[in-house]
Amino acid sequence: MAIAAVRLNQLVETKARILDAAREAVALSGWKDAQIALIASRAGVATGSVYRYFDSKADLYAQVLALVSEREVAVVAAIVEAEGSASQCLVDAIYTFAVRAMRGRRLAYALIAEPCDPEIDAARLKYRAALADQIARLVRRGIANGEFVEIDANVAASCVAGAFMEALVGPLAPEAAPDSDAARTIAQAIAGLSARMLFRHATPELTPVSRVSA
Amino acid sequence: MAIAAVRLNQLVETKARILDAAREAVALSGWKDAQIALIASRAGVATGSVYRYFDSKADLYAQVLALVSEREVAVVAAIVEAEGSASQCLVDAIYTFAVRAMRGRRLAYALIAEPCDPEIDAARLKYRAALADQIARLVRRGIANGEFVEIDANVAASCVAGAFMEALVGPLAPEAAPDSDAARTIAQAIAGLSARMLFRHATPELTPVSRVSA
DNA sequence: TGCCATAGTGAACCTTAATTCATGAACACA
DNA sequence: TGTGTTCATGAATTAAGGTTCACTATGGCA
Repeated sequence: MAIAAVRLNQLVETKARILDAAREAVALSGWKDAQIALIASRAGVATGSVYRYFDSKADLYAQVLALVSEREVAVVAAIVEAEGSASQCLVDAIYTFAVRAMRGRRLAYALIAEPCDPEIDAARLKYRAALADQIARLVRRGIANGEFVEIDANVAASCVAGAFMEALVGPLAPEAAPDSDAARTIAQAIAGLSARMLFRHATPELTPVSRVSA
Repeated sequence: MAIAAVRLNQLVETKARILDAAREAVALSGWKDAQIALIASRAGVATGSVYRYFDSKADLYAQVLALVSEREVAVVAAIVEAEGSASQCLVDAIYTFAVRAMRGRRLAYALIAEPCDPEIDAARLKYRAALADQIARLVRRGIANGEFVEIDANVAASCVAGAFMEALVGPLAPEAAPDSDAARTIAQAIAGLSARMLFRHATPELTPVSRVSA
């Protein structure tokens, strides 16, 4: 049993190493480096070994995407759950998401907008949906307590999610200059605008609070 | 000369037939039918003939995308140029865009959201940018005359464009039920929400006016 | 009618990676 | 140390379409 556990650990580690190598490759130069042979060599294993851990290329990258996305969704979820007005939470969630994206620009760009194979793209849709789900919860809360206009929460959530994601595409694109001051300004603008969509009353400008973590 | 003209016509017609076949194939079942051999047979020409008219598969589909997109961008541009308050024009532009998309659901889905080859996806970005440009013009007008909050017009335009496009993805998806009443309702909600982002003053509900044409 | 330029043909060819699999190495266990 | 099981290897195979090209068909023209 103890021995079996050691072996198991090895397996888990190797799998993690492959996932990591794949994530790094994407973070470094996008989907064009998303090739099994390359990732295998970066992970220090043979090409064929990748297939001991993943069913297919699509499976591998779906897992990479899930790994990274789940963290982002969790960050947003935590802010959604936090205390405070729905308006403030919404602004904070978007601002935080945007700031985090700007930090890991290249990877964020790949996850959000970079052209990629259809199979990966399909996995991306799930991530967007999960994010929209979190926003929808917040929208419901805001509607319930009268802060937000009464509107279909799912439609509203996709509008909000679409707004800030699309606005991020430009600043995240590899050809854009990575200026972290400008990044905060843009993030602030995006958060303010996206949230305004829902406010019932003309709201005093909310200052976004960064809840960047991890 | 007259003869050369006749021949030229043939060429133009054949090219149009190929473009048409490609568009139809996509409108019918999305990018999975975007295969040269299939499109050629639908157009009634041999596979090789496609290459007399287009440099490559990517070129062909980029032209298909441009063909369809330019019409949509033109429709939006016309509304942007129209008389009336910037707020009303914005609502109308979005509503009209949404209604038109709902009509040609399958094609719209393919153009906006369906996973596809990276090369096609890249062409899609241009379309989005062109649409955002039109919105940006309207945003500037609204800012100039005090209707809209003062904000970077390009950021605002991408927020707006992102909002209504993302909100359309769900309703356009092939698995969604195509109910044209519901479609109008959703389009209205999307237009209202997307536009509210910019309004400086709490605005009385604007009723979107369909300016669907052609 | 014979000729030429141009458009059309579609089977064969390529390219590019993903995927497989026969073989070898490592290791727990008796 | 012998043995069986599992994991690792990476060259060879496959697959799927895009692309090419040697050949044919067409139609205007003298």
